[in-house]
Amino acid sequence: MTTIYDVARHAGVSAATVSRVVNGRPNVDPVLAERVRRALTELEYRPNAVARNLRKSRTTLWAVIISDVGNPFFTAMVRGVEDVAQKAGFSVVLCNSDEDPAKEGKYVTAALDDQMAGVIISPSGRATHVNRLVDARVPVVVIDRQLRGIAVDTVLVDNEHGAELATAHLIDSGYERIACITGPRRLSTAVQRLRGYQRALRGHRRAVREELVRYADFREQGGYAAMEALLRQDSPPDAVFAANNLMTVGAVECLVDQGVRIPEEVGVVGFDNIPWAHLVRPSLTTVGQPTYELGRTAALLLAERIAEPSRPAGSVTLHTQLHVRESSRR
Amino acid sequence: MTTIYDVARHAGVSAATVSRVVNGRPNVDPVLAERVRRALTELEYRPNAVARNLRKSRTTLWAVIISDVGNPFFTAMVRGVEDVAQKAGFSVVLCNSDEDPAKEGKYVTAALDDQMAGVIISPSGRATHVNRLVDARVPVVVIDRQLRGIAVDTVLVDNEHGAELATAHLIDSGYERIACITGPRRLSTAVQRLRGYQRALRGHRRAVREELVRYADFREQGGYAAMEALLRQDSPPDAVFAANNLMTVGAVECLVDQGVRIPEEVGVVGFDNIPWAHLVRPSLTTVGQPTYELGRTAALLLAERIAEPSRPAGSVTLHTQLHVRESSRR
DNA sequence: CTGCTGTGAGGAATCGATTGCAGCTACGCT
DNA sequence: AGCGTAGCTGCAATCGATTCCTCACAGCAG
Repeated sequence: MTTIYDVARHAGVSAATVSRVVNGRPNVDPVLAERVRRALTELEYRPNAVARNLRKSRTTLWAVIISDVGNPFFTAMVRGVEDVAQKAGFSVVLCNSDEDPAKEGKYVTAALDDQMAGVIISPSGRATHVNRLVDARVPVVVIDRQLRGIAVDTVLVDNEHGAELATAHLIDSGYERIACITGPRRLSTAVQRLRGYQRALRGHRRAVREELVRYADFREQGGYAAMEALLRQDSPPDAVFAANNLMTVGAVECLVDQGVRIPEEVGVVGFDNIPWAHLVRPSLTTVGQPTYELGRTAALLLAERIAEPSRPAGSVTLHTQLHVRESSRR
Repeated sequence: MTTIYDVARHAGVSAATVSRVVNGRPNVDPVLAERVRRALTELEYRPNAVARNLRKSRTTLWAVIISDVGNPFFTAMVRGVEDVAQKAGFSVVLCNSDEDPAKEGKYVTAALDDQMAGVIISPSGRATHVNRLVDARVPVVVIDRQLRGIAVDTVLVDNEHGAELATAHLIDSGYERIACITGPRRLSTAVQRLRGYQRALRGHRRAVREELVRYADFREQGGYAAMEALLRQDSPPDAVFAANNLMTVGAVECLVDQGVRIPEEVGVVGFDNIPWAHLVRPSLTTVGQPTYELGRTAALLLAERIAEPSRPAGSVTLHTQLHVRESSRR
């Protein structure tokens, strides 16, 4: 590993001058600069990023803390983040919290210790860990989920509206007993999507029945189990709105396993894009989210905040879109 | 940010002693150690990882350079890597090369500059960039794809065998004109899977027809286009073996769009797991890879190599498994 | 010829943690 | 009493790059 001192010696100048050349500062004699540049290439000098970071007390890394790498929603989002990050000269550290606040905490700690330049996080619940970042003045953008009582840049989608559209669509299609499988109560997405479902029912003068609402875990297994429980009821639903992609898949699996025909016996609408939703038979009606844009927007906000740390925090809401396919057409 | 000196002053000892306590060294007076520990918690001291890295000239980061974050195969793999990394005290930096050697090069450069503790890479082609890592003595594990003429730990699956099984299964199912959509020639996986296909044909005394082999790009679009071209031929195939998951999806989409019935008119087998392959109608026959294990194994190898850098390089081959579903049953 | 200004170069401190080395204390043994 | 040894502690160097500050020198005006 050649250091800046090796280069300095080789070029017959001081390390300070080499540093100036490397960083493109003015005030360097063109002759010396040329000598330095030659030494640079001859010795194949690469600045030691760690030393630089120590001195400047900042890095070029972003931590992206997501709650499930297995969920294509999040990976698509990461793609959006990555593209922006790369252009802005940052690298992305992907951290998977698995919806576990303890794991999330560990990653936040790591981000602090490593003096990451910024963090994009889809928090797994309370604001505790995000607050630690804010207190330490680490630029943060919260994504996908809302945190109350904390001033931080946030990127969301119109969950309530999307859920309302989805449910209204089921009503319009003639379904009567529409169930909702939503996520954990601590997550704003779960709450808001449930609220959208309820609002649609009320808007169409339908009763909101407690027994048709299930709280699951946003995973495939959870969706399957919730659907199973719904079907076991005395008067089972004739349609279901599932509040995320994996639970939709789980619910459909359950229906298939039980020989329930979709959409004739039970209509299905899911929130979130499902890769190859159109290949699944029947193809699945979904509320599409602009996942890539979500990541992109968060990354742009983060870049802005890094450039201007005192800017007041803002919140961006992107729009969802209902994609009607076969699973909800009676 | 409290430093080790703040703690030292607060506890009335030297920074050296604090460092020893923090790192759990022996040879520290229990009384002093206790005082230090109290100061540690009172001041909420967190060691500055950057400074530590500079001094020790190594970090606790692993770079995982994959060729497509949009492909569930790679994200599942990353999950395997992550779990091991976390246990071993490392964090994972995920880098997406997008099959672009230039991007791959940039990430390799970043890994070198940031003195990453190790790299796991699915190379996008030639060995150039991997060699740079090896030359710099950075621990590396190559995953999924083989690189010739370079001594480096490698984790692969039995591509040729898996492809042979898949093709033989199509033959056994009574298909006559079996096509193969494989990946770019520069990738060992594409070459080996094609070879397995050819071997199965020869093993069953079938001719290998050039016009039934297509080289695509391992993406959905590519699979679609290749299938389209195959169908346009004078005597189109009655079955297709697609050499990765995304291309399988693309091929199926094309068949669906053209109204070709699967498996009656054209049988389909894909290499790689496809999420929810069982939900797609008809459900897709696939050659399953132990993706999570692939990542896990690579991570374990990397950890070993970091612990023992001079250990001779080895290669691990994991097994694939044929999952017969509806798309290949005539 | 003197003094002032501006430009550019280098010395040395700095970021924060680790660690080799020297020195100090206390104890034990002869 | 004198010496050796073991156990701790702290000083100071070190990792490599950045940057403040000082200084040398050239050019120019008075």
